[in-house]
Amino acid sequence: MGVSPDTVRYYERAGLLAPPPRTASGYRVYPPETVDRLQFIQGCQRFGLRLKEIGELLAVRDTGVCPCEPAEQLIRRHIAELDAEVARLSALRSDMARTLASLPEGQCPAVPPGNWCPPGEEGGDGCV
Amino acid sequence: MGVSPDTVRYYERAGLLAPPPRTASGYRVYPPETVDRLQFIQGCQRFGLRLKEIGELLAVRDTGVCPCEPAEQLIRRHIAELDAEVARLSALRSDMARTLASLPEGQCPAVPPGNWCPPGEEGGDGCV
DNA sequence: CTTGACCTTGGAGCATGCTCCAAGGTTTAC
DNA sequence: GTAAACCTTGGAGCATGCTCCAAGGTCAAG
Repeated sequence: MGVSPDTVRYYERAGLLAPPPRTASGYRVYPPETVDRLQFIQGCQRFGLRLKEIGELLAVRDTGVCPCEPAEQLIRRHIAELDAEVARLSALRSDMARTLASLPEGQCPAVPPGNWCPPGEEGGDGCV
Repeated sequence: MGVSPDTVRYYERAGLLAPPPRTASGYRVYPPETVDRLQFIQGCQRFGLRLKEIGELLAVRDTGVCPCEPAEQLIRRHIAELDAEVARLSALRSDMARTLASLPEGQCPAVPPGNWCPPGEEGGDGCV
């Protein structure tokens, strides 16, 4: 399943998995539905949800209560976060592209050490 | 300048700032060009560069060698990374929007605990 | 002279999601 | 019998960019 024993133990510590029953010698024995639960976790992770959020979703799921309400809210919130992040990165990208375009062609004059303008500052006087 | 003493010390430990001269009693005394250097660092950070990359840029800057070449490469690489990240997030967003659209209207049937499909899986049979 | 505000140091802590470790016990295969 | 391959535990470590701490020294104002 691509989930290492260490990771499973980590999920248990993080509260995503209940402590499983043990053999007489103390080995963990996982009930088959654990696979389901791990798949659920992986699915949520593909959405970029963090373990804490996944834990909340799992807690709701475990109650048997209608999960749509909390899930929908969480997804909506997450979409909004994604939009904000995409906007931020896009703005950054155009800033960087602008700086790149303003770089002097060919070899620049051998500036003395330290005279190089900080990128992103308003000064565009031939420096990087 | 909005840079805490702790942060400045951190930069020194990280190799972005040279250890400054000290007073007889051991206090750090910063030469005025340090302000410049901190502004450069802040400018680079606005571009999302990490301290390690900024350190490389500073090292180049300190040599007095033409900085355009390494800076241009770094910026180009960074723009490519930004593009990749935006693409990833956009794909994620449309996945999530699709899942959201497939949520059952109004109140969903009270599913038994654990029957909730992992999001992102192929099964879209009325589950979240 | 005293008080308060600053400086010094090395090191720990935060958040995130694991990953790896040593030291010991168990189980399986040969 | 024995060796390899697993399991157990608590805890440290990674990467990132700080931030905060205690214990002690120093400096300027009143």
